[in-house]
Amino acid sequence: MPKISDVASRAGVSPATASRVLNGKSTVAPELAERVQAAAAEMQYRPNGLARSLRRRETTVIALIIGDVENPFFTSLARGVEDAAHADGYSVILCNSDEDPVKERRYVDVALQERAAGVVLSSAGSTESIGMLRDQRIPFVAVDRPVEGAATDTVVVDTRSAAAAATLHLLEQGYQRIGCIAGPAGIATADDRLAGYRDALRAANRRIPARLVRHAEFKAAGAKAAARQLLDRRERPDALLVANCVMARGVLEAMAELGLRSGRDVGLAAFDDDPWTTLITPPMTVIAQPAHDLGLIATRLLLSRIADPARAATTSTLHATLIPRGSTER
Amino acid sequence: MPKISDVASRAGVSPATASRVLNGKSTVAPELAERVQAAAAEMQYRPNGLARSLRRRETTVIALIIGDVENPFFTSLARGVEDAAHADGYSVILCNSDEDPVKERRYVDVALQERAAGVVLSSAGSTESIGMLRDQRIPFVAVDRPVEGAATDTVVVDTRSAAAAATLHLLEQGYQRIGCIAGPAGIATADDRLAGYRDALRAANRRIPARLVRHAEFKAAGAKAAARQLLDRRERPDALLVANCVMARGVLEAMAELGLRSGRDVGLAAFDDDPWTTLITPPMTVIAQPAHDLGLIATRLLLSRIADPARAATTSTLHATLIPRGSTER
DNA sequence: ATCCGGAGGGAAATCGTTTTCTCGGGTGAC
DNA sequence: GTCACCCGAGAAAACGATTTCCCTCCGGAT
Repeated sequence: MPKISDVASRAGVSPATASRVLNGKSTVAPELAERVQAAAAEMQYRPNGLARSLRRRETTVIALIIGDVENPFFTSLARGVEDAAHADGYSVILCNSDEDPVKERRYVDVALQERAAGVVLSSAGSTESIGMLRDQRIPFVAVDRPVEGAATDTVVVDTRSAAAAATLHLLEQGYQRIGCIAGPAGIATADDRLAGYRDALRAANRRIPARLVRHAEFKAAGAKAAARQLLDRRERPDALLVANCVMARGVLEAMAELGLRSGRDVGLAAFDDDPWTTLITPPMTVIAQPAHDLGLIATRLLLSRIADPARAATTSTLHATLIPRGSTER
Repeated sequence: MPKISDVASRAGVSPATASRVLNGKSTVAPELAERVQAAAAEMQYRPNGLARSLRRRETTVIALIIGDVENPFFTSLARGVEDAAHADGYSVILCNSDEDPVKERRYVDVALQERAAGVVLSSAGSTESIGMLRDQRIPFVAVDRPVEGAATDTVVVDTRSAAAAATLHLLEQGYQRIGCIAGPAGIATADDRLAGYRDALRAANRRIPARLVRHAEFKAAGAKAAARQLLDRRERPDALLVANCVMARGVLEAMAELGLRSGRDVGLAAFDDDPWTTLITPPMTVIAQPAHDLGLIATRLLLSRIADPARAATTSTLHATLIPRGSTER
C-alpha cells in the first residue's frame, strides 16, 4: 500500500506538501496541488489512519457498549448511534457486554487502549468501568441508564413515570391483582420500572404485594420461568407489567402453555415497541421508547463533548409513550 | 496517559526492556521484570494501540459489513462474529450498509484506511468494494452472500434448495396458486430463493406464474405493499413464500388489513426464524437459518486467513431447516 | 534602495510503540 | 589461556502520517 512519501515523490514534491494538499489545511500552488491529487488518485493512495491518529492524537472511532445486540431496543439505539456517528465521519465499535460487569470492564479497557474518541455506554453497573473512563478523562455519555457519581452527560427515558402510567392504565382497565416481572435488580431501568409500578399502586391506595413481583434477566427464558411461577397457581395476578419486550416473549410463551389469553385472562403491558407486538392477537399494549433518538442524541452529545471537553454535563430525558392495545382490554 | 517510557524510567530501565517485559517476547532478568510490572500497574499503564499497531503493521480490528442491524437475522450473525472475534482478542467495527452499494463502498474505504485486519462482508452487490478489497489484498470473507470473481472464502446457506423445499411443502399441503415475495433483484440470497421457488414449481410441473411474483426491499413496508398488490384481487395466490421474516411482518400486516387469515386463507412460509414467529396465531412456518453459526464460522475462517494469507479459499455451506407450523395448514 | 511581511514549500521533529543493532560480560570448549 | 558464542539490556531506527520550524522569494511600503 503506497504511503504519502510515495505520492509525494511521484508528484515531485515533499511529503509535507503532499500532506498539505491532501488535507487542504494550508495553501499550495495550484499546479503542485493538482499533481499531488493526480498522483494520489493514480496510486489509489489511502492515508494510514493509524499513523494519522497517532500523530494528531485523536481518533475517529467511538465505542458503543450495550447489553444485548439481539434486543431490538438496543439495535434501534445502535442504529441511532451509527447514523449520528457516521454523519460526522466517526466509526462505531460495537461491544456486547451481555449485562456482565466484567465483560463491560474488558470492553472499556479495549476502548481505552485503542484510544477511542469517546464511549456511548449503557452500563450493566460496573462502577469500575466508570471509574476508568473518568480517570482517563475520556469523553463518554451514559445512555438508557444513568451512572453513579460525578455529573455525566446522560440521555435517558422517563421510565419510572412511564411504568407508573402503564400501571395506572391497567388499574383503569379494571385489573385488580397486578403483578410485575422486573429486570435484574441493580440495573437502573429495571429498578426504575419497578419503582414506577409501586408508585402507581401506592397512589391508588393498593397493597403492594411482594408475592406478585419477580425479578429475572432481560431474557425471554428467565421471564418465562418467572411468569410460570406467578401464573401457575390459584391466586394468580390478573395483569402483568413486564420490564421489556424480550421478556414479554417469554411471558407470552408461558401464558400459551398455561392456556391463558392476554387481555381477557391476564392484562399485559411491556416496555419497548418491538415490531411484532401488533402481529399477535390481541395486539400487545406497550410503552414505546424512542430508542433511535436515544442513540442519536447520545451520540451528538458525545461528539459535542469531544469537541469541547470543558462543557458542563447535560442530562436529557426523553419521553416514553403508552400505546394501549388489545392486551389490556378485558 | 502514561507511556511506556514513563513506565521504563520509573522502573529504572530502558523503554526497550519495558516493552520486552510487557510483551513477554524476550527474556529479561526477573528482578527487572518485576520492577517493570509493578511500575506499569501503579501507573495504570495501557499501551497505545495505535502506536503498537503502526509499528507492528497489524491491527486487531475486523470490520463487519451487513445490510441492516435491525434485522434479527443479521444481529444474530453479528453476535456470532463478535463472539468469535472477541475470543481471539479482536474487536468488531459494525457497518450498516442499508443494502446500498455506495454506502458499502464507503465502509470498505474506512476499513482500508483504518487498516482493519480483515472484513466480514455480506455484500449488497458492490463489485467495486470487492475489487478494492482484492486489490489491497486485505483478508475478507463473504458471508450469507457469495461474491463474484476470484475464489473467496465464503460461508453461505443452501438457500436455494431450502426455498425449493419450502415451496414443495406448500404444494404438499395442497396450496395451488403459490406466489413469492422476493427480495431485491441482484442480491444473491433474494435471487436464489426465487430460483428455488421456481425449481420446485417446475419439478412439480406447475406453471410459473410471473404475476404471482413480486420483488421488494428487505423491509416490512415494501413487502406489505407488494403483498397488497398480490392479495387484493380476485385471482389471488392461496400461499406465499416470503424472502425473510422482516418482510413477513409486512405481509402479515397486509393480510390483517384485508381480513385474510394465514394458513386457512393464505399459506405462509418465510425465511429466518425470528423469535416472534411462534407467538402469532397460527404460528408461522419458517425456514430457519443458522445465523449465529454463519457469523461464527465466517469469522474463524477470516482469522485463519489472517494467520495464513496463502491458504486456498474455502466455501462452506450450512443447512437451513424447514420448520412447518400452523401458517401452512389449511 | 532597503526593509518588512507574508506566503510557499522543504527538512526535520514528533506521536508511542516494537524491533533491530550493538556492545559488554560471562560461559564453555579446546 | 584464548576464542567463540550467547545472553541480557540499552541506543537508535522504524512504522507513516502531521506539523513545526526555517529558509527563500516576492511584493509593497518607506
